[in-house]
Amino acid sequence: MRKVDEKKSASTLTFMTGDASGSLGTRQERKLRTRQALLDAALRLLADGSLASLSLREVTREVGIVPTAFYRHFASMDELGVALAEESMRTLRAMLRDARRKPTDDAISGSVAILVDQVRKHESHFQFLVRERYGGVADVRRAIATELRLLGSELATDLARFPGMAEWDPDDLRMAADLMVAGMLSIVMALLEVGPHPQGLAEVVDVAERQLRLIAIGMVHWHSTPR
Amino acid sequence: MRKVDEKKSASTLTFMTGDASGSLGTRQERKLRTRQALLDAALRLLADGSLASLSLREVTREVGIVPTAFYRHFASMDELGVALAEESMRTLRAMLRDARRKPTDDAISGSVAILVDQVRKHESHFQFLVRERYGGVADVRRAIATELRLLGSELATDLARFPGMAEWDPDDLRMAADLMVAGMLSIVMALLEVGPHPQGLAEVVDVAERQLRLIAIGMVHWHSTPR
DNA sequence: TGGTTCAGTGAACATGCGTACACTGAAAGT
DNA sequence: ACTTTCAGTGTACGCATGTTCACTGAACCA
Repeated sequence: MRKVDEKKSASTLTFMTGDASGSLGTRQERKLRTRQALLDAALRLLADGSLASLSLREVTREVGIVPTAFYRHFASMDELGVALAEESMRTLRAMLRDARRKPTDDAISGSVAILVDQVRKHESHFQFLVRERYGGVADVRRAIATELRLLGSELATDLARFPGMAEWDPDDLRMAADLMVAGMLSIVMALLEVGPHPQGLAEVVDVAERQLRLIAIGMVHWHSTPR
Repeated sequence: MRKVDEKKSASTLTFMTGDASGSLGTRQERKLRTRQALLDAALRLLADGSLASLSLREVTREVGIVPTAFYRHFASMDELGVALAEESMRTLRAMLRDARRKPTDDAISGSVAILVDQVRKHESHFQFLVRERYGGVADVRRAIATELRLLGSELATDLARFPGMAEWDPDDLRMAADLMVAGMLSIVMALLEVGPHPQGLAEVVDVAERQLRLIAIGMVHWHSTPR
């Protein structure tokens, strides 16, 4: 077990404001900043270990406030977890919006490129989602599951706009979209595992593109194949 | 936090042996039985909560032995986790062997049926795998990842035996197999979430079969589609 | 038969935890 | 200028945890 002097740990708050003499912003702003500092600290600490094994005291220690102050922002660690889930899903959804905005000539390699880029940029958010998706805290699991289902239907309606997809059964669209989401998530984990290593990355990207392509080909011939 | 009288909890050991007056089997056998009781108890307790938040004392309490006796069997909870991972992967691999042994006329619905059956029969093993695959304990994660990679190559060689797959690039086979494994695992989680509810189960099975079929169709046309 | 091994015991410990409570002092409201 | 609000402080508590150590007694072996 790690042993730390609670008083001496670096204060994220003064670090963030860059002004140790304080007195910045209105009271609401300052509160929001502390709240965000708690979320950021938690996310940072979640690099090793799951939410279930992260203690309230660790988080406040990292931020540089006293344990009891935590309750000014969240009723429990579980609540903080749900907030983290929402924050993470916001970046995931932003990614999808990004992909929708600029359609490239090759939708597949374009999508994968965006995925790689976003995972790199928001590593800890994605890590959190993948780790806690089936993790120990029920509320968080539910929150992620709900958002992920929503994401699935968004992708399904996107798919519907492709040429030749118009007359597809919505249910079939949904199942294809879900398969893609499942594949995407396993790619995300592979990306996180491979780290910044450039050769491994190329390999992962290659596999991802081929997998999506395989699905795409399946979709093209879906209706012309005997059941 | 749950509060329990350590002395009064039901003893799994005497329950399992069915002989409270003891004296069954050689010393080695008895030791192995306790070890297994620890694994079973842990698996049972893991129904709610992840490995990272499961304490040594909880497990021994459930088994009915004193906390310190734990160390006669495992050096730490992490080690128990790795043992659980191995045990769970053994049932997963058994499933694959099962599927290989009896090829049906429709490989897809046959495979899905076997999957459903096995998940039902070894619910906690599958739950453990899915939960801890990206969970908090690094050693366990590694153990599962290794075994899962092995399972991927097994499936790839299985795929190679299908008609028309002979001349496939091994790397392409591997990527298709991995996609299937990813899909399978997300199906497993769906099965666990849906529980015994028969209508939801039918829905999940239906989606699973269509997803596998989609991949299969993609594979059929893989080489005759322009890149 | 007698000595050795060793799975399980039981008491004790230091530590980290969540949370209750009374507090302070600066910002916000009047 | 005053009162009120409230984010953060500091202390203190009871509790569960991992691990230590010396122990017991049945199974084992010679």
